Amino acid sequence: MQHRTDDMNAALQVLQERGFIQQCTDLDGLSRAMDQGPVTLYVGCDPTGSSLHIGHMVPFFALRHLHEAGHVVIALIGAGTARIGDPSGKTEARKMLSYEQIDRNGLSIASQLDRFIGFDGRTAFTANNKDWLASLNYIDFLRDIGIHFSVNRMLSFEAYKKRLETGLTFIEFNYQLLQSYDFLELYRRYGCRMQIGGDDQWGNIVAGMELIRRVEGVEVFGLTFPLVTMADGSKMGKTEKGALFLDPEMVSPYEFFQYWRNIPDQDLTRFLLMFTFLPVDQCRRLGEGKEGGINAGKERLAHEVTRLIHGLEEADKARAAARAVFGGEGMDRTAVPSRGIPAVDLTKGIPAVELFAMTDLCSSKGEARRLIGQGGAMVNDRRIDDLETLVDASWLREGELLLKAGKKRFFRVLPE
RNA sequence: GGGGAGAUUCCCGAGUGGUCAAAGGGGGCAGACUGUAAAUCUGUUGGCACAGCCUUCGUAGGUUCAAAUCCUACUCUCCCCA
Repeated sequence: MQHRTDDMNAALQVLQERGFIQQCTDLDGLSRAMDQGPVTLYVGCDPTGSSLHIGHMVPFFALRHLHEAGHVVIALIGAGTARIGDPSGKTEARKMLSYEQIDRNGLSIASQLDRFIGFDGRTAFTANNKDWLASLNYIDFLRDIGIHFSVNRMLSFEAYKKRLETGLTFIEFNYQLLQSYDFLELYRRYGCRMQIGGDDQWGNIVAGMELIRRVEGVEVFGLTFPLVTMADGSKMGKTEKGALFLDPEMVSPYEFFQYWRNIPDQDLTRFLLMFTFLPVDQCRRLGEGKEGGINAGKERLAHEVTRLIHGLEEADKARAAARAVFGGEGMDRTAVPSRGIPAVDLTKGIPAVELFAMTDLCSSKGEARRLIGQGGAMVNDRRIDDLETLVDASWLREGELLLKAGKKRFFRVLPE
């Protein structure tokens, strides 16, 4: 999307420059509205899991930029809509979650967002659509809201294309009405005039915008962000274990750091712009390797994002551990994932296969055997090339065993 | 409600009585090359007490010396008609 930026609202310009803007319902109109004063806007997020992952965060990075520019931001926890499940762009229906599970997820997600955005209750706060959706009366809802939706039109939305091939149930088909109603409700309660979200939300956002125009006769705005993919075409945020979750119990700060440290070169500038708050020109210099090389840029990206999500202390520890393990001596490597083993086992000696199998590096002995057979297993820089190798206390260095699988997966084993 | 097709290992997808832990592709992992990048080439990819055994081909039973493959019932999915 190319637009003149000279006369555009400053906050929007920031988003534009940083690559956030994918589609806008009326960019000029929005720019004028934002010039006139604070605009109240929202992002919705359904608590279908206990933790957000990085893919959820793009709209929240944008939200934070807009908040810092003086606008009023609402994070909508979709405990109500999570009971239905958004079919947009999905191949299959989501499995139904219990209400209790959804509410628990909602709480933990809200606290993750609080840490990132910093809700003050006035210029930044959360809302929960359960508060108005859960008690809706079906007949009234159909008469007041349903009347404004054309099935013909809904079926033409891109978001439903896949599902029309594989199957779409009525409950999911209603999702768009509920999300539209959320927008209307937020407009009525808080004067919310703008909804932002991932580009897969475009259809739902436009529908909400049209509902408000019909019911309230007011123009509101919608803005979407690109779905971030990696240079190699894969969806970003995927790790061996699944998505790149923010919960440190699910993805340790070290693993989180390593994820960013290992992105493809071509993605660096783009990710610096979207996932950090460093000045634009610095992002570009780092991304082009003009500040100590491309790898220094990746390390900076990793440190910045880890700091934003896990805090400075964890980011420092993760960086120190990464440096220690990839060559540097004498650095703190406590952030590398670890586990203890009874000291007696080590005195007796433990087969290398078993040692690897009990770490996160290998999920079974078979896998450990394969790893060793292929020459990918190291203990304190000694390559294990014999399946029968016994590792005992004499292998210890600095009181621990540093296991390495392949070139970049590390794990510490500590006698206790 | 009637008719038809289907459910296979992480995913897609072959397989229609033994030679099937199950082709091929994708993804993952490892090796080489590098920069903790990409691309490329090679190998590998259910578990274990590992020349053997166990678990896996929607679920539950059955036929058979032998079943992912045959039979029965059930569950779910898709398509066509109403």
